[in-house]
Amino acid sequence: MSSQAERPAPGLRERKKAKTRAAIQRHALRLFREQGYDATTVEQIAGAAEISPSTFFRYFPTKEDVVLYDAFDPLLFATFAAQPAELSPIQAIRRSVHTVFGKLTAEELREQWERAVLVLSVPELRMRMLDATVTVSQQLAALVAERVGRRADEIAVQALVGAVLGALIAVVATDAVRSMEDYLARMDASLACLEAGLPL
Amino acid sequence: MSSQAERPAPGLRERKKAKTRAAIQRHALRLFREQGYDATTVEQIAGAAEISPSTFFRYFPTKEDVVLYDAFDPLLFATFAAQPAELSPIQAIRRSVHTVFGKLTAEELREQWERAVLVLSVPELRMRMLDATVTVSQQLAALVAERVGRRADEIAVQALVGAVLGALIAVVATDAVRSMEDYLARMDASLACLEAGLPL
DNA sequence: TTTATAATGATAGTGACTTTCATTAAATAG
DNA sequence: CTATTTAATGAAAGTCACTATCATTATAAA
Repeated sequence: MSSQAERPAPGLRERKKAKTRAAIQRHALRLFREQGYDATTVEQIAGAAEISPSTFFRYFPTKEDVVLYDAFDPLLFATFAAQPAELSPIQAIRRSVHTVFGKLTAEELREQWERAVLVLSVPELRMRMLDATVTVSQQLAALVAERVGRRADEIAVQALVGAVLGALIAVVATDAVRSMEDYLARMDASLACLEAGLPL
Repeated sequence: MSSQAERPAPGLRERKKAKTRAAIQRHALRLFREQGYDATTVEQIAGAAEISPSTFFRYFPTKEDVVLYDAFDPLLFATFAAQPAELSPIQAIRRSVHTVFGKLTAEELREQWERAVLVLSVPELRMRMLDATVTVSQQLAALVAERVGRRADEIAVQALVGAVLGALIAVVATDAVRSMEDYLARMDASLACLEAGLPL
């Protein structure tokens, strides 16, 4: 009845489920790369992963969700919360982004890159990602509010969080599709603009 | 062969089409209000508008598009372009928002409000609206760039536009909004925060 | 081993959207 | 005003994402 995930004894059942889930995701992403997202049916994915279509939907509520699993947000939040208190919210966010992305290996970066291109090029995925950002903004607002001793629903807090995410998305949406190299540098530069009060 | 819409002589055909389109939209929005968006099928809308389902999709590519027709963006852009050159980009945007929404009649405001509630409460519609914002941001970036004599793809320009839209969306996404007036005031306040350099 | 529980697959939906094609109505040519 | 071209429509069948049901099988617990 514990609400924690048990790390020491995953159990045979859980191990199998994890393997099935991973297999579905792997085959799905491969098929998407090979044939395109729209041209790949759930039936094909199920076939490749050797499960029934019904089972696919037991593991992923929608076809989109196969792509949209993202483990980065929690990590970013934790890093943000660990930033020294004397930094301004924007400075703290800037450093967190830098820290988290800086820790990725070249391979991880490439994977993230490929996924980003896929998400940005498929309207349904792009939309889902944006919508998820709304949720992220509420969590970030809570953290920022705590840090500066305000309420999360104050306009100043909401505006700041919205502006930060907007500035970051602007970078991703603009030239993520062209070059992976400057990705991090551009995100940092965008946040630097915000920090400087958006001079123009 | 002219690419302009002919205002003086719409022609019988065009007039009929406009009427059909309006009828579809009217009945659809009524049914959405009465039964909810998901519970209303395209077949029902077609039935109410006395056309075939096939014809529905000839007028609107998707069920979502019936709701998402928006004539505001062009108006906002035009108003922005007409702002005096001595205003900063953010100031100019702030004034434009104020001007455009201030010109609406009470009836128009109520309609917009109803539509906004619908869009925000239905995930599919909310996502589509967010996605449309990506396009909007590129257009706005072009206008801002022209105004300040920079290139639209410069980071400073993209960051500014992203931040502005992010700050505005943050207001929309907050569920604390109770009336259209409230809504407007919050958008203005959010832009004011940006203008002040996001102090916190 | 027995029993409860959870995972699976098969089957048959629903509903948005597409495609095709024959029919009708409107615009245009003569 | 009639003939011809062109566009709008409806009917019908199909695709695909997704849901619901239920019998079957595999795992866990007693």
